[in-house]
Amino acid sequence: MAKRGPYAKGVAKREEILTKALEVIARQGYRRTSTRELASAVGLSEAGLLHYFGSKEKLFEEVLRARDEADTARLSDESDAVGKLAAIVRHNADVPGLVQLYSTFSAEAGDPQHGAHEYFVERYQHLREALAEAIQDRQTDGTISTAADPEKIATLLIALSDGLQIQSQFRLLDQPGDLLDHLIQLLRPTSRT
Amino acid sequence: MAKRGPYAKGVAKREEILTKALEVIARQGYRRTSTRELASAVGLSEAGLLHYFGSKEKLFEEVLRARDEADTARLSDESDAVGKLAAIVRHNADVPGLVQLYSTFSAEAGDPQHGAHEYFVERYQHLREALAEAIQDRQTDGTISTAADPEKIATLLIALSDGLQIQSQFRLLDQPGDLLDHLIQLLRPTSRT
DNA sequence: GTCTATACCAAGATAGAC
DNA sequence: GTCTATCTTGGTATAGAC
Repeated sequence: MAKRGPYAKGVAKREEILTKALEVIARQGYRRTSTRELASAVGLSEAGLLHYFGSKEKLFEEVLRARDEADTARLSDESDAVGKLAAIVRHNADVPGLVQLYSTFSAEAGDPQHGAHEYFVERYQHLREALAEAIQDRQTDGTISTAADPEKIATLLIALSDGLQIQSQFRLLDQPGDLLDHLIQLLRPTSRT
Repeated sequence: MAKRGPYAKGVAKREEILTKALEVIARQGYRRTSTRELASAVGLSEAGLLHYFGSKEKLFEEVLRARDEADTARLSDESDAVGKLAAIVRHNADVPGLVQLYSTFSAEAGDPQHGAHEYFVERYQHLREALAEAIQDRQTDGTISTAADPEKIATLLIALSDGLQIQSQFRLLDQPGDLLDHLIQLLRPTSRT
C-alpha cells in the first residue's frame, strides 16, 4: 500500500494541462473558463482533469504557481526585487486573462476556506521580504529616501501593483508599469520640490 | 401601456432587500452568499428577488452603490477626497465581508461582459477626478510635493486602497489606513532626507 | 508476470443563477 | 423548472515497481 508517486505519463499530462490552462485563461480570462472546457481542451473528462488537482481552486493555484516560475525564469537578469515587480506589471499588460485570474483569485482567496488562501498568504510574505530587502539596498545607495520604512514600502508596492492591475482591466490606465515607476521616482530623496 | 414605474411597496421592498443584503454580506462575505439565501432572508422566492434586480451581479452592484451612499453620508464632514478615501479604508477594516464583496467584484468586473463593468468604470473615473482635485489643493497649500502629477497620484491612491484591502483580508496588515497615511506623508515636500 | 497505485471515464449528486 | 457548474462515486485499464 505504499505510495508510488506519479507515473511518467501523469507528470507529462500535468504539465500539458497547466500549459494549456495558462493559454486558455490568458485568452479568455478566469470567469469564462470552466473545468469542463479545460478538460476537453486537453482531451480528458472532467473527472480525469480533477484527478490531477482535486479541485478547480487547486488547479488554478497551480496555474498561478506556474506563472510565478515562468516570471522568475524570464526575469533572472533583472536587477532587484523592485525591478522585477515593475517588469512583471509591465509584462502582465499583455496577458489580461491572467491578470483577471490573479486579481479575482486573490480577492476570493481572502476567505480562509478558499483553497488558495494559504498560497496567497505565503506569496505575500515572501514578496514582502524580498522587496523590503531590495528597498534597504536602494536606501543604502541613495535611490530611495530613508524616511520610508522598508517593510511598509514593500507592502505599499505590492498593494500598488495589485490595485493597478485591477484598474488596468478597465482600460483606465495607459501603462500600469509607468505609474509604478512614477511612484518609485517620488520616493527618491532628490526628486523633491 | 405606459410604463408606471415601481409602486411604493416595491420601492420599500427594494430598500429592505439592499439593507438585508448589506448585513448578510458584511457577516459572511460574497463567496458564501447566494441569491437563494438572500431571497429567504427577505421572505421572497428566488424569482421574486431577481425580479427587483434582474441578476445577481446587478443586485450586488446596487449593494455597492448603497454602501457608497452610506460612506458619503457618514463622511460629509471629512476635509477632502483624500481624507475621505483614508477614512473609508479605515472604516472598512470593520466590515471584512463587504471588503471581500468589493474586491472580488471589482476584479471579476474587469470582464467587459460582467454586469457591473460599467459601474466600476464610472466609479473609478469619478473617484480619480475628485482625488486629483484634492491633490492639487494639497499641492497649493504645500502638503503634497509638486513633483507629483495629480492625476497619476490619484490613480496610485486608488490602486493603493484597493490593493491594501486585498492584503488586509489575509490579516497581513495591522492597519491599512495607517499605510495609506504613511505614503501621503512621504509625498510631502518637507518629509525628505 | 504479479500486483496495486495511478490514470482515467460515465453517471450522477448537488447547488447556484435565472 | 431549466441550465450550467463543480465535484463525488464507483468503476476499468494500464504503468511500472518488485
